[in-house]
Amino acid sequence: MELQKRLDYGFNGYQVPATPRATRSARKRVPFKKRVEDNRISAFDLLATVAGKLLLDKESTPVFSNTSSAEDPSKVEKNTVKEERRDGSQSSKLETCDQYSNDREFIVSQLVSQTNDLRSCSFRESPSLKNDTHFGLTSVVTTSDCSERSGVLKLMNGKIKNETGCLPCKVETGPFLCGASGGRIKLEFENKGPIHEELDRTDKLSIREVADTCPLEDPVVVDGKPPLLVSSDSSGKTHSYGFNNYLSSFPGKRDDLKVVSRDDDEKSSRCTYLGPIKKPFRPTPLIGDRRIRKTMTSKYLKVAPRLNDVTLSNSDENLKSAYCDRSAYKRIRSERNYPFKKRKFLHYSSVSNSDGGISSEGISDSPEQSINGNASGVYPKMRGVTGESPSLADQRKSFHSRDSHVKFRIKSFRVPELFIEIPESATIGSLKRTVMEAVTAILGGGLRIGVLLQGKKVRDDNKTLLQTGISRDNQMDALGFSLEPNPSQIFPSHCPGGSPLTFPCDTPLPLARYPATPGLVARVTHDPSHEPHMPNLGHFVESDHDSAPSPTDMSLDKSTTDSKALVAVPAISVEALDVVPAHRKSKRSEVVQRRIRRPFSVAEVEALVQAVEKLGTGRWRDVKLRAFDNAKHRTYVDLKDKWKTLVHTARISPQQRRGEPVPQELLDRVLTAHAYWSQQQAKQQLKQQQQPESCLLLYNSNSKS
DNA sequence: GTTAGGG
DNA sequence: CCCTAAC
Repeated sequence: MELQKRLDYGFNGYQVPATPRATRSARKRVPFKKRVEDNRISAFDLLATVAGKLLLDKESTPVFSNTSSAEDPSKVEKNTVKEERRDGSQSSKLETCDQYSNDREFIVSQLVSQTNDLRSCSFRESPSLKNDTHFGLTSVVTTSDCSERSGVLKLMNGKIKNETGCLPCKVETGPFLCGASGGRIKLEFENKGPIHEELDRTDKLSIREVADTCPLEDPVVVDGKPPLLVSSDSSGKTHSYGFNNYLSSFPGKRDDLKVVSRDDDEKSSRCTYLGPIKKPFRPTPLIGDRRIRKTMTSKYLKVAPRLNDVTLSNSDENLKSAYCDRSAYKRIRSERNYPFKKRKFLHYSSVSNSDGGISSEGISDSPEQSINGNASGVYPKMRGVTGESPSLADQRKSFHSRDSHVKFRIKSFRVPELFIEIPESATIGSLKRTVMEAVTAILGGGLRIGVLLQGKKVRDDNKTLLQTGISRDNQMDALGFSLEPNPSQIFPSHCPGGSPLTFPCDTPLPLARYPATPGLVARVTHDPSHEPHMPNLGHFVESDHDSAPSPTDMSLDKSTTDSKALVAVPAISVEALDVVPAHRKSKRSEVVQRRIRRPFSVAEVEALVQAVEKLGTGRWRDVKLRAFDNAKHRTYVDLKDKWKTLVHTARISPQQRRGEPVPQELLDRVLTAHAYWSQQQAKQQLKQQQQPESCLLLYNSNSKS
């Protein structure tokens, strides 16, 4: 029979697999039913993408990093000067370290000025609070008119409440074109914090300081004057608003800057230094001229090796060359098409001690999301200042006695990255509208706050800060807030043809995707030639009056190009990573982008058939190497799947077939080869079953020899 | 990292 | 094409 088939096939190339894994087919597959939703998730449990850190500041001295325990005025001055000088430079520069991650996001937010002003600060002092501790919360990010939405955290009687509408928030999103695939342009938005011209040097200083705190010199780049930063990238996984907050009070400073960095998780980290980018075409003052890019700390850098360039070039070749390591290459390769695919959360490096998280509350109206907890925790000690102060224990004690309060200052909100697809033919106006809709939809959605402590979600909302250990010295910089999508929130479908996306409660805020015209989806995923324009587009969008982007913007391009990966990874503390991954698993997660569909051409089918005839089924890696070694986008799994579909296609009637018709001749070969190899496989299995002993003996003898 | 299968 | 499981 077999022989007959073989003869009929007239094929002389069949090879018996060296080591048939015959038993594979017999494998029993148990559906993996891991459900995140099974886990109870409380508001705090839901950790979105971005985690912020809180800096508790008792003292007025600004503290940015652990290392800088006490900022010395002179130093500050120096920094300030430096910063200014930078701003003055006309040319923008971008320096990237080897370890770039495509998606790093940095958000610089301003700290709210001292919260003495209750109007803008919702912080209230509890009666028992003797100190003038204020809770300054500023949500920097919001839609342009998010004032109404902005939420404020209130600290009352040890409780933190969320209040909306207290602080003016401004959100600006600067979209930039991240990539173009097919006929569509994908825009990625960078969040830009509000840029206020009036920001004083302090802001700059803050940024600088933050940057300095990075051990590895994660460079913080500030381009533009406004302290706000922008982050770009969207990674598939991080769809939540990321916020880093600095909690600290700066008596003398009006604004605090906060830097949030988001990196492409996939192990790549990047150091980007954006010099003072002159906004050559900065049309509007608000536009995020100022960009701050921070690199991950060395720690992270190590973790994230060289995936950097991946996003830069989409071409397979580049990828390949970039990754000598096969595994690395493969991994990347699979993601090549959609950079944001499978992105993991990046940790945001805790550059400074005072990173703050942010709450979505500020943005959302939902009352239920208030952060509450009986906060009796005390953060008596602030870095830098504490040096001279009494022992921590003492301080704690004293604070306790008087119901110490912890100050939290959430400096910024990061606008979630948006993924937009819009036909190239779309007008700028429609683009703007689309973006606006997307932003509005997201901001309008409910958000909740997650609390992270040492990277662990704090699930028990009833625990006090003290009980949680937040008051402990070592926890100071381990506290983070995250914005989480409100599970109940349904993402409005503003997009044409788009279906409403829901925000899974256990997943980070998904990227909003706005397909303008499904039919236009381009096949060409990453045409490098388009990339350069991306940044431009972003600029364009940013400003209303901006006209054609200038090529000079390359500095930006570099960074943006990398991030063409639409992957926006929220800044997240490393510790928070443990938490985040769970979200990704959620089936509901919208974060992961599918690779673009690339139908097999007849030629490819032919090559596949030929290879399978020769190698047989079950040796997909070999098939890949043999026939598709140059087709980076075809993985052996793809080939296997294609074969599967080919077999299916060959078996169905021609009328039922779809897509590009495959020559019947090929389909016949498919069936023939499939039958042949199936028999071979069956034969092998039978053999093994019948003569297990012999196999064993053989195995033994082999192992001995 | 591969392969087999279900989705 | 994705995701898992089993190797």
